[in-house]
Amino acid sequence: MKGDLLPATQATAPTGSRRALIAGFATELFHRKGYAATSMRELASVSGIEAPSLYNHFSSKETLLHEICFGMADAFVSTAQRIAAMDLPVEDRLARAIEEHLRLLFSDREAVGVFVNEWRHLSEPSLQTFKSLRSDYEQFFAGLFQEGMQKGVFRQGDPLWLGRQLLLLMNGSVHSTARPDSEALADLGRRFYSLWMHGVASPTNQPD
Amino acid sequence: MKGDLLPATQATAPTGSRRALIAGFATELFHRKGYAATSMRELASVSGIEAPSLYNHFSSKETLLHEICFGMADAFVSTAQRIAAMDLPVEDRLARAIEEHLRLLFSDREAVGVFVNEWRHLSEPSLQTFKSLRSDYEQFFAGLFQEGMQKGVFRQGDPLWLGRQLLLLMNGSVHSTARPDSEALADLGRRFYSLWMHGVASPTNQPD
DNA sequence: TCCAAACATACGAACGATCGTTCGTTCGCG
DNA sequence: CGCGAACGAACGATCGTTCGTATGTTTGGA
Repeated sequence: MKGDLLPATQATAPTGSRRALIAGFATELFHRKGYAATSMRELASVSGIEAPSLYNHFSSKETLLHEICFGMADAFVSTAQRIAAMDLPVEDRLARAIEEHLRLLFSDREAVGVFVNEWRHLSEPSLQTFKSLRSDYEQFFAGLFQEGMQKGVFRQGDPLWLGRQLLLLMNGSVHSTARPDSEALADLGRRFYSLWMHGVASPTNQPD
Repeated sequence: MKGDLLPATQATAPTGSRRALIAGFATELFHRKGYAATSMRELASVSGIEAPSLYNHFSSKETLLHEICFGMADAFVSTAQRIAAMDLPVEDRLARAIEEHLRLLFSDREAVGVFVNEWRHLSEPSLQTFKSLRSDYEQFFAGLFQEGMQKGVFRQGDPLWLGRQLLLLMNGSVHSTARPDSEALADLGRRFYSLWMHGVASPTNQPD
């Protein structure tokens, strides 16, 4: 009854966008309740249609998860490639990587939440691919730290460990930070960069 | 047939421990597959009994989650209270807090995984209590940073933000770090403390 | 010391609910 | 006329949980 009226007046024009709309609702639900705890009927309900109609747009529940996870993963990886190719000092490339990672992070916090927490529900062929992309991205950050150590601008340490920790920190910050405008986001990037570079000790207290 | 023989020979002694054993299996499953994606029948299967028998030990599926989550939460909060009462310089209390948090973290990584990721599936009366305990613990770390800033040993910043970020970082490290022995664990604590205090920049590169 | 009542723990059967998904159909737009 | 997109009905599977029951152990009164 409700689903009849809408498609009657706007069938073709928003028909392509209905798919994207559903994907958005799915993102919100997967993020808030988790993939396994979200039912197709509930997704249909918030989308304003009945459950079987979802299958006109997505061939399965996991297809939705797949699109969300790989959409974010591709965005992260391609950004990393762009920054890696820049002709900048390594610490500036780190600052850029932090900045761009945060920008992506806050451009769609719900999708990021799914990307970070729900990927394990992907099934096997996709799961391996996803892990591989993730590993690539970690290696990009590890590479920045390694290069910085070789050039003496960073102190010695485990580059991969540092890369993973930095990613962990930024990804998690999505939960505990209010939505920033573009200025607050740049400020957040500087905070992360400063915290990571110099720590919390006051300048007068820097030992070693 | 299999469940008959075991209780026949060892009925009273491990009868109390069967409960703990099931809780352990539940922890492992909730951690690996997620609470919503774990069925009572599967838990029963790995426990070596049938699903209805679980209800002789736990009154519901959520009771299992409740025990795991609040068991960890209580451990964290009581540790925080112990450290807060110590008569030590604030930066040493921070180091101790990091060390003890890591010790708890790695004392039962699976329980910690459930504690960190699955608490949202608690239902309402417990959910509020859990969030409250969590907030107490965050405030403990925030308090350390705030005190350190007042005494000039830490540079200025948002104490609550810093506390949450530090917790985020340590909690997440459970996934990306191999199981440490007690020495490696102490070393990990020093790594966190140093990273947090002084950052990654090499000493010759410390500006500000 | 012995027997019976009480208890703890396991089981198979089964309940109603809900799950993801398929099917056949209808209906309006191009 | 065909096609995309919606629907109701319904499929088999699985969900958390309850029930009645069997069996072994513990316990307490005669």
